[in-house]
Amino acid sequence: MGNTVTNRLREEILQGRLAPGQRIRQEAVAAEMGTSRIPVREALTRLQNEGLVTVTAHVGARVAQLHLAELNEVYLIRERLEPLAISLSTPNLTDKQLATLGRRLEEIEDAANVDDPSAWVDLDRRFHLETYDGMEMPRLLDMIDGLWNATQQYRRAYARLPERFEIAHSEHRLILEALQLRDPCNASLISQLHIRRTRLTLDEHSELFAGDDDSNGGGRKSSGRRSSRRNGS
Amino acid sequence: MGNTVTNRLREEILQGRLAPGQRIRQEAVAAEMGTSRIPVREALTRLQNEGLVTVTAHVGARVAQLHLAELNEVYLIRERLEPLAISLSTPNLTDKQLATLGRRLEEIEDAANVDDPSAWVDLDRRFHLETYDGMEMPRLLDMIDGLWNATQQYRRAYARLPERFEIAHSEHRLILEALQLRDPCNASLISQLHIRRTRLTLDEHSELFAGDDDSNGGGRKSSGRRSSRRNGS
DNA sequence: CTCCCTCAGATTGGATCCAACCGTAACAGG
DNA sequence: CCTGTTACGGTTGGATCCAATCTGAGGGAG
Repeated sequence: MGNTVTNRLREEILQGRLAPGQRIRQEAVAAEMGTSRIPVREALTRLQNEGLVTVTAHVGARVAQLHLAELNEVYLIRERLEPLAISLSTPNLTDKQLATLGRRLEEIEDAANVDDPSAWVDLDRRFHLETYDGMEMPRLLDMIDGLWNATQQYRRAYARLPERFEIAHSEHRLILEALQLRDPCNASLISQLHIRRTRLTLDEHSELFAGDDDSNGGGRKSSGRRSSRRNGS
Repeated sequence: MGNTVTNRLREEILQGRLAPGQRIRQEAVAAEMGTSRIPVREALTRLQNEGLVTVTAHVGARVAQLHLAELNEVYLIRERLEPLAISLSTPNLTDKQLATLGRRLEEIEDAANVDDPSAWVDLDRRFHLETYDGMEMPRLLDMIDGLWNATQQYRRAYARLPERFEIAHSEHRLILEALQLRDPCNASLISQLHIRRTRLTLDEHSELFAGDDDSNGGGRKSSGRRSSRRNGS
């Protein structure tokens, strides 16, 4: 049940129904979920560990807000991890999985054509994660998943910039091509380029960060993510 | 208070006072910590997210046990992340920090000479993390920290293999040298080699994994780390 | 003798209750 | 009029209580 609440809350955040910076009141969530506050508290500690929520003791939780610097950080990390993931996955992808990826790719382009940013964001995510299906590394997948989640708000914003779809789509095609050729080296390279280019594109559009308002009151002093582990021994 | 319990429990695990596979009873921990079970439950969800503990619903928590495959996974990830970290850190390290690193390096070698594996493990960790002090990326640091924690049990075992200290020490010296020359490229390269060689060394000593006994009863079916996020939207 | 079923003990997970703490607003004093 | 203080309301965090579930032992049937 704690898991249910966690997943539902996470979805609310990822889909933007809860805005970054917005206060999350335990009681309100509990009422909406039809539970007591206990599972909500569990969910909040989980989401805090995932970096989707910031909690200050005796004050409360807010939807995490990523600064430009943190966004770059996440993308730098992804630039390292996802090429690894795809190169390990490439040799093990089945023909069926490749076919699915091909279809997914068309769905993405369709979503772009009918100008459905929300669907595009979802499908794009799904495409990339599916390219890692040939790899059995739960920890790595978890990390990548978490990184995607953390930047979700900006991916949604990015999807509303019409101009860049073309480039992303051709990069996707290149990735799929490398996968079909079972070429881990190229796949890895293109993956890295794809992520880096996205990062640079986001940097160019720093107006996306103009919305650094407080969203729902309160001075931002952050206290965000996991605490310092292992102080001194 | 939940944080206190989390940190203390984490330390118990990292120092091996709680053996991998060992059952963790909420009530027992609560008694030892002098609290109720509530903060313990919070600590367990946190540690589960960090991968130090595995929890099965309505059954309980156990200290996480890393298989050989997962160990390799962690080291592959570290091979990607730590070179990034050190290359970002190198340009910003102060002379004072470099001096500290030099001293730390001597302490490590001292610990090896007097054959104090426990101290060696601690100092080695501290050395590497301090090489990242020039970098301001909390998320990356957190991930690296977590990866080190996850493999702590094997690092302790590794430190009891006398033969490999020499190589590790010379690699450390090479890293320090690159840092002193403010050469991110070399630092990054050596870091990667260092991690990869350690991984291969651990692989050679697969006898360390013979201890795949159940430690404290119970069939292992795992359910270990963070759940699958974001099923389908 | 073995296997399956049932039941009791133990342990976890959720709900409720209470204390500690923070932020705000009213108020008093300068 | 402004500022510092204080008290109140609201929210979080911890303790306690209760229900739900799993494990293991014991007994009965084949």
